[in-house]
Amino acid sequence: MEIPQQLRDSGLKATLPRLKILELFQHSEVRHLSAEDVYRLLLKENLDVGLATIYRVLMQFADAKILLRRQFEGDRAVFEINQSEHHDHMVCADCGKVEEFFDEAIEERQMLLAKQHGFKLRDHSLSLYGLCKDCVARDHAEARVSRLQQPYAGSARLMSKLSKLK
Amino acid sequence: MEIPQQLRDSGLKATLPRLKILELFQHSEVRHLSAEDVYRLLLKENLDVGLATIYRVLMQFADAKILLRRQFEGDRAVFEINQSEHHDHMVCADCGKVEEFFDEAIEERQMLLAKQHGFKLRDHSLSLYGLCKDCVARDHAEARVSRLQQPYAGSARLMSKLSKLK
DNA sequence: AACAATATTGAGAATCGATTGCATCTAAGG
DNA sequence: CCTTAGATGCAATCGATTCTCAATATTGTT
Repeated sequence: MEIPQQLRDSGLKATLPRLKILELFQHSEVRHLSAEDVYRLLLKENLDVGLATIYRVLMQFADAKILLRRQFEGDRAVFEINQSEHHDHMVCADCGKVEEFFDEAIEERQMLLAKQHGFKLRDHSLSLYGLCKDCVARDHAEARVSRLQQPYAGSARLMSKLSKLK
Repeated sequence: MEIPQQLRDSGLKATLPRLKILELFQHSEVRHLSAEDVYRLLLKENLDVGLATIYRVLMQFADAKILLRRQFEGDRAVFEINQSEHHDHMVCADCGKVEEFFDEAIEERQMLLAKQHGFKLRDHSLSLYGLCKDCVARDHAEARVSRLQQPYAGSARLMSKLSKLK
């Protein structure tokens, strides 16, 4: 659908900030953007836009189901465009990368559990936290180097001695 | 285990604020308490304690694994005592009640999915949002009354007419 | 194209939950 | 009791978000 039409359908005027923000989410390499991220990206394009406007527009887009609001572990909120199927997330604690996944079995269990509790399920949020493939590999590589050179262990022992002297 | 011992094992002195806070979590009807909740409950007991202390102590207890820190959908953080088995949560959007559940099948799928993505799983957070049993029942009851009396529908139509006049 | 009605904006102040710096207390081991 | 590392309350501060309001931009209508 054309963007201006998409906005009009939500009762929102097609203003420059709104158009640019939507464009960002449709074309950015990174799928999950915080308000600050959006702010900085728009400044880079020489757009004179206030942070307050970003927050307002993001909220409106989330209300209109154009964007989805996500909040990982006490982090700042991030938004992603709402055009793929429902999914959950794996968040890398090291590099911050967010991977998406979907599992039918989990979805079904959730519905079953809700039913068993007499709970009317509206929404859910499932996030896995840990280290992504790349960061696990990097950690292993570093551990290997460290075992050969042992620069930090030696240094730590030295520091400990020094601190006891003074 | 005795409380003072539990504290000492974590390298924490057995101070009045800490003892009272732990006591609260062990005896309160409500299992999930925010820093503000704790603050108000302690004030009620005529404890002269600063909010900063609450935050500090809660953080220390979470570090020491005495409490668990939870964060539901952009809400303020809440804490619960860490003495039962791992579980996830159902949060009622209406009354705020938090129910706990555990599902082996979901846990296993999570581990499988992580493995498939080369992801080293450290932690996860699963929360179901919706209406609890009681609130569903109440909603139904109110809907029934409303169908009989229809006070709002009529009033809304009147308002609409009036707004077009002036 | 200019208008009027209305929604939207940017800037800064205000708010919210949470954290931190600091001078003052206090628990715990001698 | 006395020392001292650790803990406290208070106030200042933080980062994220929301609010306020005067100025501006969009939209449907002439």
